[in-house]
Amino acid sequence: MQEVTPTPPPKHERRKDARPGELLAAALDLFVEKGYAATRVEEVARHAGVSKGTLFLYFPSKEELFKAVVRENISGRFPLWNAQFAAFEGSTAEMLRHCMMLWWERLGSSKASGMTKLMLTEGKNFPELATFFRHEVIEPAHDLIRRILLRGAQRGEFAAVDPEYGVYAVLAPMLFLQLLVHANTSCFRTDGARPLNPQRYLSNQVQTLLDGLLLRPSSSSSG
Amino acid sequence: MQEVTPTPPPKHERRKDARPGELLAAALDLFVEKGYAATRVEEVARHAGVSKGTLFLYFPSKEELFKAVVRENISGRFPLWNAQFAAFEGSTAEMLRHCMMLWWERLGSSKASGMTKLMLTEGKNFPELATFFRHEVIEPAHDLIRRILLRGAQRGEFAAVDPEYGVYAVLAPMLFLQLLVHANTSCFRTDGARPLNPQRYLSNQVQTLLDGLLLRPSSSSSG
Amino acid sequence: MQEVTPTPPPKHERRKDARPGELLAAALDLFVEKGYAATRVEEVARHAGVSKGTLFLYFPSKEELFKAVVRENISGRFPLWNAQFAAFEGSTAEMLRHCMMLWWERLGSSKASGMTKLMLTEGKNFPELATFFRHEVIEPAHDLIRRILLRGAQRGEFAAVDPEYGVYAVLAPMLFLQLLVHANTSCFRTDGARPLNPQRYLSNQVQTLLDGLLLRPSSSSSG
Amino acid sequence: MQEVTPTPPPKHERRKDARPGELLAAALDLFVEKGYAATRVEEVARHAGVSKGTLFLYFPSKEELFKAVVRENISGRFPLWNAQFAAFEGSTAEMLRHCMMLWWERLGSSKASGMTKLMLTEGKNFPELATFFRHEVIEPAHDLIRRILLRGAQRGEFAAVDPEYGVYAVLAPMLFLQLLVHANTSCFRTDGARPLNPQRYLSNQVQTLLDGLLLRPSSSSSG
DNA sequence: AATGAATGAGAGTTCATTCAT
DNA sequence: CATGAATGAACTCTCATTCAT
Repeated sequence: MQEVTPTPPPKHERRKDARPGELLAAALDLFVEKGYAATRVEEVARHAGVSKGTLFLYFPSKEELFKAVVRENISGRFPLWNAQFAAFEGSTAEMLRHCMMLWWERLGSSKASGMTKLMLTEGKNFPELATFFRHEVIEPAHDLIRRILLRGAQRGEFAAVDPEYGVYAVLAPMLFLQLLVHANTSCFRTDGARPLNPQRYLSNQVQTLLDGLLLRPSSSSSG
Repeated sequence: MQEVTPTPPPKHERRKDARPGELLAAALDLFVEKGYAATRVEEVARHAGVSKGTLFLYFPSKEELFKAVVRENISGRFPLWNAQFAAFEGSTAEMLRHCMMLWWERLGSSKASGMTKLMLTEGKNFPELATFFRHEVIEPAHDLIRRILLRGAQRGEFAAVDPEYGVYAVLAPMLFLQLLVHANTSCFRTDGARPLNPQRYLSNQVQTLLDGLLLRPSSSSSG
Repeated sequence: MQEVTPTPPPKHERRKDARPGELLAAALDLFVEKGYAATRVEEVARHAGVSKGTLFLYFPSKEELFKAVVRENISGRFPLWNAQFAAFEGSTAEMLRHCMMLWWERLGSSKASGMTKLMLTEGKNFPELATFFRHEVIEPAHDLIRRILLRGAQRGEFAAVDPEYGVYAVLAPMLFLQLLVHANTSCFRTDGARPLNPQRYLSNQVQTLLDGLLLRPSSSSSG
Repeated sequence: MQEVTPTPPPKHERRKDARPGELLAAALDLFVEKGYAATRVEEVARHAGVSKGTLFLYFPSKEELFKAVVRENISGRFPLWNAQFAAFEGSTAEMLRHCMMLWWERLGSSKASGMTKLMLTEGKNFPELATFFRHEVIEPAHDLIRRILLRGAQRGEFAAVDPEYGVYAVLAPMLFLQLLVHANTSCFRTDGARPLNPQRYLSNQVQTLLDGLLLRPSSSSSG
């Protein structure tokens, strides 16, 4: 049906797909680099090669721009992840490990993960954004992890831990990594030192988690 | 009639010696709650029960107010800690554990630890404050930890690790805890869930550290 | 009904090319009338028919606005004057007279000459502006006059006086005139009286100067 | 009658004689150095060795402080000068010369003459002070000079010029000298140059004036 | 009499947002 | 569609003046 009439989409939405890609990319860069409040919309526009007025043509306010960045880079991906979860066939331990490593590759190591740090620190000053972020990102993420843990429990692989606590234990090292990655403020650099290897760190943490979760602990321990 | 009115508060209250403390306390609260940039000096003043002008009577600028908060709550305490370190008599493993647990009690669990989170996120926008914080807080902290590790190595208790890397390994969980504590933004609350027990978490991390550091690994490992 | 209302003025009037000129004109008026410190940027903007924010669109600060006024009205004209000097063919005595009379017509009698009075009194409070003014105005003016005196000496017309002193002797009456012109403060008005005729005054002063400078003094001179 | 009760002077006035000498001196210094608006009352108080509050005990406002400085240093001296004028016995030419040279010694070369420059430049911003200054200083000065010129005319010594114009011709060089003396802004210094000798300058100007005024012109005159 | 802590209106400057073109 | 000139509310900081002590 839509194929016939080329769907005059709500004029708000149509441009969203055509032009604002550059705006969203510029906004992501700057939000992550400088924070939400310290990012000037004019600078976003300039980085995208358009005028300040044009930005407001596509996004009615700075807040909506922020939300669009979150949707574009984070929450928009949950359907895919959820589908992958539904289709996964291996053991839940493998699933968990796969999930975290994939997260690192796709999100954690990308600029987009800076958005989480940003909400962590500026959320209180922009309550509407905080609420939005919780609904769009935090809760879906919790849901996904909770389902993994539940699957483990239902299949007799995992101990039946308090779901919230389990979710939290999974998220903690991910959150930590994000923070380290984006803590590139001069004052926290230990200049000469080798930085942590994120993948190794994650891998260790997964093992530690599994040691605590798996019903028949496989004797092995963190290396 | 007028007698009933609850004492129209005297305009000029004359409490010079108490003022700076009240202002510093208000500033600490607000900086930690809202961040540096988002905190309005007028609000700080109001929280301290004085007018905007009065604040500038005691602190010549917002930046100096911030620095004073840092000195009052963090860097001013290093001399004491350094002295305690010099006087410590037990094993270095005990010392490290003691140091971290004490840090939690005295700083990590207090509002003051929010200042670190603040610098983490706003340092880039306020380079002078970042430099100040590095000199006053980060570097002394690194020094202190480095000395502990060195002591361990010199007494034959610890392996001789790359000092910067060791410092970093010690600080990481502390930093993480601070961030969690102050990430009580609405968007990160797992509302119903029990939060991590900070002391238990720290204790575990110390043990993990020691497993890696101690020369004669006592077979045991993190659970 | 609404048709009668005298055209509610459009909020955004879009006159980019005209704006800086209008702002500079308003700034010149107000700086000369009230002084630098006492002139409010908002008032400058209002006189130019724009809002305070608009002024900062064209000039990044009050200081830069001031400098732009100086460049526009004074220092920008030196190239022309220098060229005219280089092309002058008559006697140096004529040249000096011509120079001073022209100065009066072009600058001395204009509002712009009020800027000199302003620097005279406020320079100490705004050292950067004072330095700027010295570089942009005072020194070029000294150079120009010095070259005239030098020409007179080299062509055997003038006595070889200490150049700085000579420059000063030329500038003094010009400075004086400027001050009188702008001293139309109520307190210095001799209300009914004819004011000094500037051109006659200047002419006299030139003659006095020449009496002292010319090698063959024409007999008469003040004692 | 007043002689009996030791005249409890209006409490406003009494201190005026005891304490505020230091305040007036400090105020004179600072007004002359920095201008009226740029002088901070707190700084005046500090220079006088008292607190800001004390200053307001003696002078109800900054404006009144300024007026007191004027009275103390300038207008308060007119009675003496007027008396000396009345008692003078020589020729009016001598009188005029004497008057101007004395003015230089007593006022022109002193800090107090900076007050005139100050009113010249700031008067417009402080109309009440301008009015005050005109009444207290400008008009009495005009009167005094006018009387001298009148005496010259009445005794057949001077031509009967337009009184206001004559007054002005007398005042111009005095005003000029004051301005030069107080134009010690960096931007107007001709650093290496010998400055004008004030007394010689004045002497010359008096002669020029007399050339124009005396009934039997001594042949020479400026054109 | 003397203090100095406290005030608050007002300054220059920034920036998200609007809208005539 | 796209622009960018224009806005004005909000910010940090200053200083003449007040008044409890």
